[in-house]
Amino acid sequence: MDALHALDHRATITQRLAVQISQRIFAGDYPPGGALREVELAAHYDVSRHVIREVLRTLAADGLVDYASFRGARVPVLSIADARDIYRARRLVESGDEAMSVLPDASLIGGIHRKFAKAVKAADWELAFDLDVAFHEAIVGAAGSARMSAWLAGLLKDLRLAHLVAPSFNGQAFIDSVAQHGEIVAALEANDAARARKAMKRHLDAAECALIEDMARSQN
Amino acid sequence: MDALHALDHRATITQRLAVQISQRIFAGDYPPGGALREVELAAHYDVSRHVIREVLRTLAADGLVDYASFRGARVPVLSIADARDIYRARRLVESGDEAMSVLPDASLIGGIHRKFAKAVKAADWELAFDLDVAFHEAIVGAAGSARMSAWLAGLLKDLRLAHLVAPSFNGQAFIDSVAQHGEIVAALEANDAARARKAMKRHLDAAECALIEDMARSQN
DNA sequence: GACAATAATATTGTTGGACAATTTTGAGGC
DNA sequence: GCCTCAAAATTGTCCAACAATATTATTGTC
Repeated sequence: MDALHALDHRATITQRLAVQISQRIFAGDYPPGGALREVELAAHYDVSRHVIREVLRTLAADGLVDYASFRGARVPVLSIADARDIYRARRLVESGDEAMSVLPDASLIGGIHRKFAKAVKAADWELAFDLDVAFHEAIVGAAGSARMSAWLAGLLKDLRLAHLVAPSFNGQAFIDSVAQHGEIVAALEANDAARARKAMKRHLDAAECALIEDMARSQN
Repeated sequence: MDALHALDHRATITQRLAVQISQRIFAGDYPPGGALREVELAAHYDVSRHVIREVLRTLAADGLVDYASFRGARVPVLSIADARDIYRARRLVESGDEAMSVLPDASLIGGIHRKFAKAVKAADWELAFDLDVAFHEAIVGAAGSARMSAWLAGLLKDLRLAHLVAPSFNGQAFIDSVAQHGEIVAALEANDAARARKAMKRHLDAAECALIEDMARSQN
């Protein structure tokens, strides 16, 4: 679950820091729009500035920070337009006519779904977010396309950045998601790909709507 | 056309080198499977090792090199499975039911097509490749989705890597492409998105087939 | 001669300090 | 208040060194 723990202890400092800093970005410790200064980070993590620079370059290539020459790195501030773009892309890869052409294993997806429902019931949003990601990645992953999976993973990272600018996240979207995920699981258990696609599309539309409302509220 | 020239002369050494080295990779100067050693590159480009390291990290995040701890960077060797995966993804974003939902400007696409045809006629494969990329990026770009465009750009970069392992590239695929592109342009001029999608799908299928035959031949 | 263990070498990972190039900040002057 | 220009802060790049790891060569043994 926690990528930090999953990382081999023999991993290099740079790798560990890249994971750690990206997690802190997602946690909101480095707020959107805020700058990440090299000397500051180097002092805080007790490493050389070179290491920080390499980490920041990695994060920049992943889209987790914006990088400009002589201006340094800052956490991107995603706009509502970005959120729409993300969901447009998600609909393409998750509910397009190519989606679920290889039907995912219903029991696997169902298992993740049950854990997700439990986390939501316990109001453990941290865990819920991870399981939500796992749910969608497992469905797309069934197609067996490394590039589609990688693209989805990138989109979901972007989505986390978008959620950072939506301050009043109250978990209602997750609560709604439980039922929507349930419909997808039911369709998969019935081996009905078309129905699953439609359920997925409804789910994505609803999630997009909730996010955008949230983001719009934050701009007033 | 040439990204190197497009780069502001005030750009940082690291940025220029990232462009330069990636171009040399695409040109086959650093062959697939070959290692990129830091000291060697640093000496050759007369820069510090740190610069090379940052460049390599950037390229790694872009998928242009594989990176492993203490083992360094090497140019990836794409497999036939990779090629299939790339075209599967391309079909999704270029000829899926979402594709060309915003109809591209036929005159713009047609203009690129004419230049492409001219380059192919002149057997300038270097230029032809760039114009081929421009053709497809312009069509997808019309949708106005930054993430779809970025994904396609990444897929086309991957495709260049795949072509590196297909040694006997003789330009026949480009010659065939001219007619196939022409059909797409014709459909766009007729404002017939469905026809354009079908023509695009046929084009991608043909290009995939040609590439895979080429790659298969190289493995004997 | 083939094979495993070990030593030597090559390569990457990380550090520290230094200085140049550029941007940002701040202080006057109008 | 706005512009100009110096001062400060920040990033870009270099050098030299050493530690950690991987690769290669060299043994020694059967």
